[in-house]
Amino acid sequence: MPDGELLGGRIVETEAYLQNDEAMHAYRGKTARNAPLFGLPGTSYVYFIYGVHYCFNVVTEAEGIASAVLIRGLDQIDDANGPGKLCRRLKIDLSHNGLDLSSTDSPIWIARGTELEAPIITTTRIGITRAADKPWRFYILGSSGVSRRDRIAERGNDCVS
DNA sequence: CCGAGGATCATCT
DNA sequence: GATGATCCTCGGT
Repeated sequence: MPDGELLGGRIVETEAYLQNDEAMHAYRGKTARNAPLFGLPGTSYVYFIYGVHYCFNVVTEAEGIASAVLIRGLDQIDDANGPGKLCRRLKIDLSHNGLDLSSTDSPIWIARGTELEAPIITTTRIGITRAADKPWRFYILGSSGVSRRDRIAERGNDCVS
């Protein structure tokens, strides 16, 4: 692994973006920006949004098929709830686009997870303007890395039950 | 607590 | 010239 500070956490919130999905950046074909989406599974796809934030994705399907999972939150680390904050916290920017996340020689990599202690909740995706009805957002119930809105909702459920 | 609005720019039309 | 897979601040209740 590269020298320097090592920082990481557990992925606790994601959204899937698929081929033939209107919300997918490559829905209208390949461009310079979205080219990494067509790469090998395990490739990173980082883009800049709203003139302010970076978002970090992992390519999931075979080469040539546009697909990605947006990493929306980590726990075991402070202030990494939400895709923009996560990138700010880990100092992820466009220089981390197109990396091989399966290699520990990469400045960013992803390790295999462990068994979960809490259920995975499935909801619709957040903040998109198209295909907003698709239930392709997933998060670990009760995790501190999940969007504030859902932590509050879940706390309310706990009170009821 | 909640909703509205602004920041700010790479990318595509 | 418009748009957006976000976040923060502000004002009303």
